[in-house]
Amino acid sequence: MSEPMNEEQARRYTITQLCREFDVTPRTLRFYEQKDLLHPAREGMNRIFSHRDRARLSLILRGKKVGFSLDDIKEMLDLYNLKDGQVTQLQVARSKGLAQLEHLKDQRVALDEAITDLERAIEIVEGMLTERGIDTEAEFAQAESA
Amino acid sequence: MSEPMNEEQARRYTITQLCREFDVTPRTLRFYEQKDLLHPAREGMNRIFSHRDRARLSLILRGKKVGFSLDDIKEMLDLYNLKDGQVTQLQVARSKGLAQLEHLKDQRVALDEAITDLERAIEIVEGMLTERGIDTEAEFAQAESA
DNA sequence: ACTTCCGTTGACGTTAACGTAAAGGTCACT
DNA sequence: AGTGACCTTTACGTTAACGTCAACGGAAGT
Repeated sequence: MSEPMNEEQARRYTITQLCREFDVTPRTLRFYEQKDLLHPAREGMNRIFSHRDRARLSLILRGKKVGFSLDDIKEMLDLYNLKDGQVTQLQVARSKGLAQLEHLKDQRVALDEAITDLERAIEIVEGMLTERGIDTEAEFAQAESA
Repeated sequence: MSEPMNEEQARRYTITQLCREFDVTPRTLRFYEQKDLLHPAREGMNRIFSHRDRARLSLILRGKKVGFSLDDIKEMLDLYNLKDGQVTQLQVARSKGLAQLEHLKDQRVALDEAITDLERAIEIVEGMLTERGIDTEAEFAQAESA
């Protein structure tokens, strides 16, 4: 039992390793540390990211993808650590998630509106152009595969 | 012919009038002027917005609604003034519109992805909560009209 | 005269999530 | 030594579209 640690669990990552894996820049990871979202250890001067850091980073990036702010993400991650039976964390995550979901759906409505508005505007413009004897053919290869 | 101007055409607007009509702040109109998007005349110290200014403002706000930047809008508006038969303006507007449309559609794809991701995440969280004996009933009046 | 309303011109502040130097340390080659 | 790769900290810069003072002017009402 002199080497008890699970190799997966004890895995260490340098900053560039994580950067490559998640396609972010070192600046980003340092920024997240500064924002208290990550807490890498040090070995000499250098940061050593643990398996947990890696998992947290994954969560951070997923959170960003669905539009959470870093502050929101931090709040949820912090609660995760407190482990008061984890119920509080889950409830907060749920309520934040629902709020964000509503937000996203509102955005989608606005976006759809914008799209149809823009489509109509383009049609009008194209109408004005053809009226002036100018053709408006889209010459993209739209799906001319086979 | 001493009062030849069409009353509609010659209509003048003070800054707060336009602000009320379009629900923007004075700061916004001054900002647009500074950005060369509007060109109100002066009467003493005060700005006098013409019918044309009003029309331009309307176009600016519509442009914003579909996600154009003020710089883009300025470019299109400027071309409108040059009137080289208006063909150039229309072509530029069309191409910008198509580009923006593509952009919006990309956004919509990303947004839909985010929404489904978030929905699944919430389901997972809710599953974990009910597993712990906590109910997650949404107590909104969802559509309880009749 | 005093206040209130409407208007003016600067000019710095805000927000988020990093980007981008600047200046340097360590280690391995060569 | 020198070169290069990788790492560090500190700290100012970026972007968009205004917000928010500060300090002031002119007209109207009381």
